[in-house]
Amino acid sequence: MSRSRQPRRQATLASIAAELKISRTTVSNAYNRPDQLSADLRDRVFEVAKRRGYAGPDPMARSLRTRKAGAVGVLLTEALSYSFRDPAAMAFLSGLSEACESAGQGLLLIPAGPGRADEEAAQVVHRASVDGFVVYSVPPGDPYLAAVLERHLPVVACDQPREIESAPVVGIDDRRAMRDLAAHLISLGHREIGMLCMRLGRDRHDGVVDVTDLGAEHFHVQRERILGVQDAMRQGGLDPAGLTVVERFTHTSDDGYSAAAQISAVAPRITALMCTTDVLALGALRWAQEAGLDVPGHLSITGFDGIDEALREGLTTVRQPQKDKGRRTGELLLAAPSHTGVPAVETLDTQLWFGKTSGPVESAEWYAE
Amino acid sequence: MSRSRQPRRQATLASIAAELKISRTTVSNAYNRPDQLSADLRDRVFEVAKRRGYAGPDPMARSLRTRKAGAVGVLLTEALSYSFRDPAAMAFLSGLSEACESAGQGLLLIPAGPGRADEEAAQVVHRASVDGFVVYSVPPGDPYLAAVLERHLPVVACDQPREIESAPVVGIDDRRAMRDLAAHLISLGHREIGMLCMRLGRDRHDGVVDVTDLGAEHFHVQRERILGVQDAMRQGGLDPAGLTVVERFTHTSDDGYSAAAQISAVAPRITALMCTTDVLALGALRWAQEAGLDVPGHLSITGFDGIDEALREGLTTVRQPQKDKGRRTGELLLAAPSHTGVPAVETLDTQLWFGKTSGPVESAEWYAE
DNA sequence: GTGAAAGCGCTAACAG
DNA sequence: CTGTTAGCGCTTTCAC
Repeated sequence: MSRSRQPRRQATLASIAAELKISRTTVSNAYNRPDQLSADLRDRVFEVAKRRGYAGPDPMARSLRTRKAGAVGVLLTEALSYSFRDPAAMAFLSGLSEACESAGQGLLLIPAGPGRADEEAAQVVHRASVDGFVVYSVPPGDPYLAAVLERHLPVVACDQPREIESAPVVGIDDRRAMRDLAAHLISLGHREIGMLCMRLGRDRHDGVVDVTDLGAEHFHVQRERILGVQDAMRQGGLDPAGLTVVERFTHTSDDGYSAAAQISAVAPRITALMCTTDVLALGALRWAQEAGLDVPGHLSITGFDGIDEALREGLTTVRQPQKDKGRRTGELLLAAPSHTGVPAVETLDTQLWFGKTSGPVESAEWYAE
Repeated sequence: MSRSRQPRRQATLASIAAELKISRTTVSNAYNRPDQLSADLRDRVFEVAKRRGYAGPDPMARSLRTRKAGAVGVLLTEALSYSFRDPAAMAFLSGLSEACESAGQGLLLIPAGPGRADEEAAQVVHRASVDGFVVYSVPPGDPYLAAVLERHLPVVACDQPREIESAPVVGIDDRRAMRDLAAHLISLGHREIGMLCMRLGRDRHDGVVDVTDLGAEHFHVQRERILGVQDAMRQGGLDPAGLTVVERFTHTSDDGYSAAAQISAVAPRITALMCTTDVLALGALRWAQEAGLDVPGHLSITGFDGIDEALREGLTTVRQPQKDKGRRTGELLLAAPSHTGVPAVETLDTQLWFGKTSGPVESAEWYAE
């Protein structure tokens, strides 16, 4: 016997009002403007509501009427199922959720996986009941992003180039941070530098990257980090074209492992392996250990992000305030839309973090003057 | 000069129809039933829509009319900002999002943080535009959970006791898994066992737990895991009351570290430290290393979950299919609500995973017969 | 304090 | 293929 004897038809504001022989307005007020009716009547309303299994005004009807969804849409780079395994993305969401939580706003994750035709992708976005969007590190030309822009709702981006006109952007100076880290390594005597990066473009590619052809069609962040290293090389008198970069389409520690193995075969003389993310670096570190290499004696390895595990492992990396980025992005979105003309660009600070995986080139006397 | 010259008032289905001098139905059909009008007319509709910045039928109005929100609500144990740092919760979400993604459903994370009065909490849940809820490991008596139940929408729970009447539950047999792991340790000669667990109840408590008083008001999962160890002790001829358990309210690796330090002071004779989660175990491991203990020589340490990092570290643990749990939970929710009377209870398999952090008690000859 | 009226923007029969 | 009709359930002036 089912205990949950539901009414045939869910109760509505009107049916509650009818039962109490009062107007719908009054019932509505009971929920939205307690001061507009007597406490006594209000209690009677709730009592009937409870008995009829009415949990308050229907959210959808309410949203339609008030033109507020009470949620912000989040567009992430990757399929959700992957994103949840990406520590950096999670730290971002953590900060974002803080902002939303304190504003009582929900977070609607857009199911923006690959393998959806453009039209379908647009539909998924067009049908999201949200008051605005947060866009996190989405590649140029992404159909979901295009659809977001079509909604004409407030948008705030993070880790995104300024391509989104009139949308505030939160981020860091990826290029400068990476340049500084590379400059440090070069000052330590490194002359042959290798890099591991995650996917640069929308299409699958695993392997060596042509560093002389890094167009804007690439993922902004990855591209900037590579350019940063090249900046440092140039400044240090090295040939930026001599940089070897190996790309992985997916982004796991295992990818870092295999990419490290690959780059060591392709460019065996490198003494420094700079990874564009900590996840890759952690995998590379594991490879180096298993390959019997001394880190940093034989090979310096660096990361980027400053995820917990990397810090615990003592990885040399760039710490970036992921959580703050998320929080700030949320705050910007939730704040009254500033019609002050030019949208904000907020660049947060990063910090070079010297762990135990980087050091001077061993037997680097050759290079000494 | 602002490039986004928005129309004073957003375009609507009706205004598009008016401009084209056709009926609203036809415009609606252009979006929802392409086969109901000529391709030519459809294109004209889209053209006008594009020019007017109309991104398709308003999601809220659409939801009201169709009585479908196109999203499932997710209620997590903790504040969102914390949950995003919990690998097990993320693996669950990852699986859940897979199910939702392939059904084109969004995931609406309910901002169910602490520090909201009960009435406010109810409101947050009552106002969520969703077609159903997923409830993940929420403590008994939680006001958000109560509010979810009041909505009379489909609900599927995971890692939850059967308290939610008429809702399917997905989970594992925590108690048996832990019993088996404990039995293994006991067979290895361990007689003094300690445990580290995460929060057992809604109130803050850090420190030693009274294991003779584990009531139903506690978190289901944590409680079951402790009871499992006690089962094994009983079976092994040990006194279950002799189990020392240290609890931590928050759940980070650092908590594991400090809890391990604490238990070693309180119960210095333990030779096995069983943690109810990998996160805690990883912290305990770190403490043991820094304390100069040999693991497993001096102390065996075990975890629970099978998160990536734990497996990489070679932790002895129980692997549970977190992602599958999420996926299955989503599938159950998205499937046509089975009115077959008794709600499903799905218990997924776990696997004992023997790493290098557990072993026989050293100099255990004393115990040999 | 309470109620009547007027939609929010859309979809789903159904009839042409 | 296209249009007419009838609401979905609610909030919000504005009077009473």
